[in-house]
Amino acid sequence: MARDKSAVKPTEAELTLLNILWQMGPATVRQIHESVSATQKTGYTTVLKILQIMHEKSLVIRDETNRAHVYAAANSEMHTQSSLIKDLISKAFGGSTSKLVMRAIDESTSAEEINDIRQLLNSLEK
Amino acid sequence: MARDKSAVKPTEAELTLLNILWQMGPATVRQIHESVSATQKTGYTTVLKILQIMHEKSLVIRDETNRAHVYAAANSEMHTQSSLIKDLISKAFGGSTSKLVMRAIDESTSAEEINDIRQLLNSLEK
DNA sequence: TAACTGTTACGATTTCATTCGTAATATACG
DNA sequence: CGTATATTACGAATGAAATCGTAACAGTTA
Repeated sequence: MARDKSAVKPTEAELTLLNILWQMGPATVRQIHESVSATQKTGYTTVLKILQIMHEKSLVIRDETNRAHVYAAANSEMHTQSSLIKDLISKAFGGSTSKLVMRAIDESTSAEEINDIRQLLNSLEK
Repeated sequence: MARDKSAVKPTEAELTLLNILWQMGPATVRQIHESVSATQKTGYTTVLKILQIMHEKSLVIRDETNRAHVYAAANSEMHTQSSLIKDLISKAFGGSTSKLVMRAIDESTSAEEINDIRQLLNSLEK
């Protein structure tokens, strides 16, 4: 059975590249590789290969107009984050969002972040 | 380098078994297999094998006193959930807990859950 | 004790994720 | 044009995850 596109969950390496694409916007393999090289030692062709696989999975789109293809995230950061968090809630938190929030907040969470969350709650209709 | 025990992240299949162990408490392979069979079609030896691997990784402990070994989760549900959520926050949310909470709450979140979260925030010192 | 049953142990297979070397190709430049 | 360079394409190697068949073993019972 063909896998539903929306069900595609990026692997860890793929998520690393998506983070770069969300931050930089559309970019060539070279640019992406340079960015990822700042924190990891990964070969150029490794990055290329992962991007090609991501393209097959429709995790990225690419513009082949020029010699150096330009890659871009297929889905927004927000969309992907929502899907990742829903997946975790269902698989590790018995479907309970509040349980997840309880675990997410701990002593290391800054007062500023707590405030942001309070404001979010205040803005809800419910 | 030896992997730090606390850094061991359960795989998806392992998490399924951990959920059962947290819910049932210590159990034999047979019991665990029966439970998992309620929702999935998985062979008995597959469950056994995964438990053995989890034992090697110290994700579970086991009592070998009796013929049928009794398995139990090595870490609490809360501990494991915290570690999973921290991992996700760092890899997909740029370290921002509030961003994660914003993505976690959506139209499908019940009023009751929202209330639980409000109470959690109220109970914080910050 | 012998064979039946239920359990663990072991190893093979398959699939996926990751890595990277090398070949093929396209572009630029002398 | 033809050589150098940058890029993409391909495929192999490795390792982890998941599955399950079969062997080995222990305990039970006829």
